[in-house]
Amino acid sequence: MVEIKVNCLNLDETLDCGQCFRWEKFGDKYIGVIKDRVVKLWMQEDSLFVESSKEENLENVIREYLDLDVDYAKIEKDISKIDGTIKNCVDNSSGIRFLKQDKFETIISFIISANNNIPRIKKSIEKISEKYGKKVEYDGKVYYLFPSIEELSVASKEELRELGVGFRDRYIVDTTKMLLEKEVDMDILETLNTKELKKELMKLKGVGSKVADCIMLFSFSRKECFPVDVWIKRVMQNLYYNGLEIDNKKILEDAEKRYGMYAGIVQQHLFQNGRKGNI
DNA sequence: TGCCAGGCCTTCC
DNA sequence: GGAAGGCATGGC
Repeated sequence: MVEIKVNCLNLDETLDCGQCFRWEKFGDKYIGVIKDRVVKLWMQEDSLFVESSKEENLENVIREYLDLDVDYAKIEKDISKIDGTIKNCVDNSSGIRFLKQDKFETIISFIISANNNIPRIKKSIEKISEKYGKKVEYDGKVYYLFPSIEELSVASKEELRELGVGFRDRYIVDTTKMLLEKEVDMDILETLNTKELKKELMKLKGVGSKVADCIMLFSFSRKECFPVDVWIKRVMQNLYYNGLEIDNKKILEDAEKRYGMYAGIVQQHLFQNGRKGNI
């Protein structure tokens, strides 16, 4: 077990905000899978406690995953200056952090998210892990890692359809194949600037503008990315356009100008407050 | 029943 | 290059 002193971390806001799909809460503890290990997380005052099926290098893994070396208190203070609505949202959902998740898992997860709802997304990802991922036993229970590109590349459209992914079956098959054959090379993505990265990700089947922005925000630490989904669209139309219908491209361009380098963080606070009916 | 869900792809103009 | 229509499935 490791103990890490933290500030500005709210596990509920961070792990149950739609950026990740594999965490479950038992009492005040979260259990989930990070890459090759099962992890249990809980907070006591300003300490984060971590247990895992694999203790090796655990603190560093958690620091990277939860973005613990970035000063979110300062970022929240900065973005609260943008306007009163954002300040209220940030106050309501303070402590959201942006995960650095496994890239392949995030790509597939957000392909599945298109025109879908969160409970069903979770169910599909869990079933894919059970069928194609490695088994890990921890604390007397069985867990499954999310499959690697190679492991998922054996899946057929028909098999995936049975796991509940619906019409997205062929996107998953095609995207996995493109990554396996390095038509899009996972190894160089990190080196690209955000604009180039988005263009590259959108070559993948089932990855459009919104899904690419989610992938960049939730697994590449690109905090300037602003995913425009149905919730954010409504929130933004109400806040800035008198409730008029505005297309997603315009909303995205205006948000990038208005919010700058932390647009993604603003987005997530707006998203959380929009979902909860606060705005 | 009909509508919606963290949209994208294809077709057609 | 932009606008429609189609797409699986479960929950309400």
